[in-house]
Amino acid sequence: MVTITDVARRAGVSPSTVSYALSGKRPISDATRLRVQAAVRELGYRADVGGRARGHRSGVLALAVPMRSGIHVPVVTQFAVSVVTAARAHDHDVLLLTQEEGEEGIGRVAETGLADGVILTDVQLQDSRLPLLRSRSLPSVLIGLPAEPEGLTCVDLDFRAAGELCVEHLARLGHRTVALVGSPPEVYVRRTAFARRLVDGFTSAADRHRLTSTVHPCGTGADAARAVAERLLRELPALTGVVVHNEPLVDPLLDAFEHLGLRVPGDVSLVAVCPAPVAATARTPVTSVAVPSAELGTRAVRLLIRKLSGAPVPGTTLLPPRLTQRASTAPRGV
Amino acid sequence: MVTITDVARRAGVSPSTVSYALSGKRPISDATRLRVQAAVRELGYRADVGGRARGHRSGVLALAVPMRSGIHVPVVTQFAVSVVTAARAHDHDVLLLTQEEGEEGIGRVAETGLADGVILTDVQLQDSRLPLLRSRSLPSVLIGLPAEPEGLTCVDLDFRAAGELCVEHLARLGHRTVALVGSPPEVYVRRTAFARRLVDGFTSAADRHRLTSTVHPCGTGADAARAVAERLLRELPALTGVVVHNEPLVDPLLDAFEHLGLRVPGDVSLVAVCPAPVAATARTPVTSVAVPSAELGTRAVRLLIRKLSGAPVPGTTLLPPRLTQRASTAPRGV
DNA sequence: CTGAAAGCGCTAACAC
DNA sequence: GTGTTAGCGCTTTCAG
Repeated sequence: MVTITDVARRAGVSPSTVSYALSGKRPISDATRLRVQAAVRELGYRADVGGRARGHRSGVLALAVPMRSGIHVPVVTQFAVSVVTAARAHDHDVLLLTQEEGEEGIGRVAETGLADGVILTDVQLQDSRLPLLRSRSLPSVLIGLPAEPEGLTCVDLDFRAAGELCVEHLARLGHRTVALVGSPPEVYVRRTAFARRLVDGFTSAADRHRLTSTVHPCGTGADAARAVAERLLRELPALTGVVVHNEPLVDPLLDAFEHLGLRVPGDVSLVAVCPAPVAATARTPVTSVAVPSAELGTRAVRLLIRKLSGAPVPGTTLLPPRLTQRASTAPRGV
Repeated sequence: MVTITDVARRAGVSPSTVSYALSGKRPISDATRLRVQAAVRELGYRADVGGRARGHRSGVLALAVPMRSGIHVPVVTQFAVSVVTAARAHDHDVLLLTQEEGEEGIGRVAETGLADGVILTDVQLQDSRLPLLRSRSLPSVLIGLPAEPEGLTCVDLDFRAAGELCVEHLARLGHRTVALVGSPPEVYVRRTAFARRLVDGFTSAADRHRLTSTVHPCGTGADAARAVAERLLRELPALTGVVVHNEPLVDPLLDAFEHLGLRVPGDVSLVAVCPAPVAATARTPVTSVAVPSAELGTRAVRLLIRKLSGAPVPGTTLLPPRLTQRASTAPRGV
């Protein structure tokens, strides 16, 4: 293994000079810096983690991801990939924590100095991990919005605005009776923040526009889709606008309507809240508000890195939703 | 932060005794060990990573996962989850490397001591990372099988046997003309090992049973599915047995056959090589050979941990394929 | 069975 | 602008 002392010898300077030349924490003459850099290259030197950690920076970011039902896998994977990519761009690595570990994982990471900071996903309204984050001084960024985000750094899609945007799109097309097909019930039971916020936005926009509306959680699978579709139409025979916030249900729902003799968008308009690729590659391309998983991951990393550098960061960042019109929505009665 | 010295003071012993009591690297009397353990609990001590690294063990396993087209996301996620879970069970954490980093990521991890070992997924026949693995003494386990696995530790599904198993199942049902719908062409171009091995197994079993057979790579999406289905039938009008090794294509392919007026399994029998949940939840439950992602991840971790402990490990472990009969296969002409 | 002491590779306070 | 030196928290000789 090549140490900082090896580099120092090779460059004809002291170890500390090498350290400073590399970290830039104090001015070094161009001449020596160049010699140091050359020595580093020639020897293939890389700072050992153990030593560096004394300087209180492991260069690692922890990412806590959920792995339980009701969470859609591709979204999580998108987070992970974008987080790793962004972290690498800032010269950091990523340690993967599963949510199952919960507080324990965060505690371990914080106390052993394994990671410099942590990014949490799948944040609940009352998240059990938040007290830990507030008490320990472990820098953190949440992807998601808890009930009381004061003092925390959060980034998320503005799901409330997303719900409103969907309704407004349908209202503008003349639809008067709308339904929201939501996530599986357990998501609401756990009080996952984003699901509730979407419902709020949906409901309040529907009220504002004086639309008749209803909300149904829904599990996944063709049977569940068929069941909600039937229930919806029984309950609201005048239904012509549907918002679906349940990624794996988009295709089954399209099938279900077709099966009931309803054409999309001829008889029913459908707008989905889901990752853009899902909407674009559905059986019928679906008008959608995109969940920008990759951007959320990238933003979270940027915020955390800034936080680690001591710079001030905004408390909550809500990305504005954007609706992309595709083939699944049309004016009512056309 | 609570250090080993704090614990030592509290327990009334020397720091080294605490170290030994915790690592078990030399015999400690029950009395002192108990006192040490009590002190650890009371103080909430956890060994700092920086210090521990001196002992040349970071307690971290690196996992390199691919993120590019042609790789099905859920499989990768399954690896990740099972690896993290298994690693935790062995008191290790997991560092996430993306394949895009390639050699660089492995080099960094090896030289900085960030991780003690690495698990590689998506191994190619001629994998550019293998020389690195052999030259550095970084302990590693591959999920997948390269062309020359000598001196490496590999674990994978026996894809060759899986291909054979599918054909034998169809042959036993009386099918005489069979086709393999494979992964997207780029997978073969990259010479990903598992895809080739499946083709080999499929082909040789078909020959052995004197079946007429053909192999077609195929991209994803409904259009691609329809296109291969049509091509297949044009090329082999007598076709009654199909093997699909392309996870996201299972449903579209079922659709495509239906669209062509062919019932499954009435006219065509379909067997898939994919994760069990995909096969079980398809529009028609599909007879399948499971890709046991979770078990592969778990095994990889176990092997790596054993390797780190210096114990001997087997070179290559190929898990025997298992076929689960579901509703998509039936005797020919029934 | 236990302690004292010498490092490990690195950073940072303290010189010059 | 650079070198010397004193740690950091831990493991591991070396000595009893």
